[in-house]
Amino acid sequence: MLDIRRIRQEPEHIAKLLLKKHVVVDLDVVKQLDAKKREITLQIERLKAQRNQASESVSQRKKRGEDASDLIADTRLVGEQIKELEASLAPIDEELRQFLLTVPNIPLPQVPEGETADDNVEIHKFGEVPAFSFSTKAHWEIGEQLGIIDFERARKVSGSRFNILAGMGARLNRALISFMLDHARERGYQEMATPYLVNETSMFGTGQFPKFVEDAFHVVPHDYYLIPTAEVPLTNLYRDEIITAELPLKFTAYTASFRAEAGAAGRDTRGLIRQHQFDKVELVRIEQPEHSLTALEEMLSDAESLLEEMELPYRTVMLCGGDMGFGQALTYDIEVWMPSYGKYVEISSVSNMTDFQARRANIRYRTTGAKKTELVHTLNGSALAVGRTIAAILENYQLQNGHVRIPDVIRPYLGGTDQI
RNA sequence: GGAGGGGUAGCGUAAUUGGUAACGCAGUGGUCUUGAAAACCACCGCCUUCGGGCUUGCAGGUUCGAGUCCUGUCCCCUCCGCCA
Repeated sequence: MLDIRRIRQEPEHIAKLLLKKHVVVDLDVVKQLDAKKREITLQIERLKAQRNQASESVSQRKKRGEDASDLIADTRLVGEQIKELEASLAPIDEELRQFLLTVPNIPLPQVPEGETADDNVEIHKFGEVPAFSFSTKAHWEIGEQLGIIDFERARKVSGSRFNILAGMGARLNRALISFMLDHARERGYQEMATPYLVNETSMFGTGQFPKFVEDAFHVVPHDYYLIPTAEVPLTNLYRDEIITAELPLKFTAYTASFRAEAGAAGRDTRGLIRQHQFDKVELVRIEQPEHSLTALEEMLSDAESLLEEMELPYRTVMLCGGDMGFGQALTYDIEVWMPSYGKYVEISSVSNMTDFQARRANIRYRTTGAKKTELVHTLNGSALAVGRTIAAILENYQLQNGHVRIPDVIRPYLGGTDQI
């Protein structure tokens, strides 16, 4: 959510900044609703002050044993006026709230102009795109031939966009999770294990709702939502709290993630790239505003170094305004080389959400001795998406004989196994 | 799932028939001190257009006035049942 005070002061300027995301918002509506709201609120507060005073007088008179029926009768009218004004305020307040919840975060000045992923700006590249002396296979072929990924039975058991990992596939999955969690822990992130089902308030807090309701799996009879990312439980940890502990707070968690992939029909239908359920190790940081930019750079390198240690070629791009997500103020995507696609494919996304989520989720901090509370900045990023990492390993490390070499750093997690 | 009990400031506790949220501890700032402790003073839930408004899990209702009465709901505890 954006700061209503800022919208009040400079609606045109903010609307202009949002154009960078290729979003057109009519903030005049907000300004009008806000003005109306404040006008009515002021009236209500005046009447309440009057009523409080009158009630106090009633109390005094009754204590003295005097009659107060005239005052009670008068004050009843004040109460009715308050009730009427409140009734007129409620829809305005609700409309304003609903509207504000749909306004995206403002991109930071360094975000490049552009509309689509083609306009993203490459920051740097790592590693050489592998040159094969034989005809390569896609990861879904490799996985099925090695008997470590079973898409067919996954369709039977669940449906399309699900997968089953078998034997060494399942072990590799677990090994990668352990590798990523250890890596994050060494860099000061506290490991957490969180719920996969969250309530609606949490989904609003991080900005999934209301805009992306159709993308979430809803557990209907109990009204829970399956998390689309561990960002949701991790960032909501401190919802409605004033943090007095020293910042930053750094968390990591492995969770499954669930996405309906509404609107992705026909895209990436083969393989592990786009699934309804996938594993991911997530990083979340809660920062003081003045540190969030350097924190983002740190988090980016936390994620990039995983690929470097596994010696997987990647490139990092800064997303242009039009390709950015709803709540992001600045986002880097890390894209791993995927031979079957013949291009780099997103494997991690690292974002600075500034105070956007903090305002929605009401997460504030107070430094010792300070009187005033301030909104924190929240950041999140994938350590890596695990399924896509498996895909990248299978494809980049495939051998002519159909087997796959295991990256050196992963071998200790597989009891020394060097090849599948 | 059933029955009972409970939710008040970070923690622990108060609040006559409904009368407008109190106290202790912890914490912060200050006085004093070489320094510290102790003692003392102030602050010690949120917002504010600085008038004031809000705040007893949350949302409503009754009332001039609700921690207190009513309805719904969430969470916690105990017991029973079921269960990995």
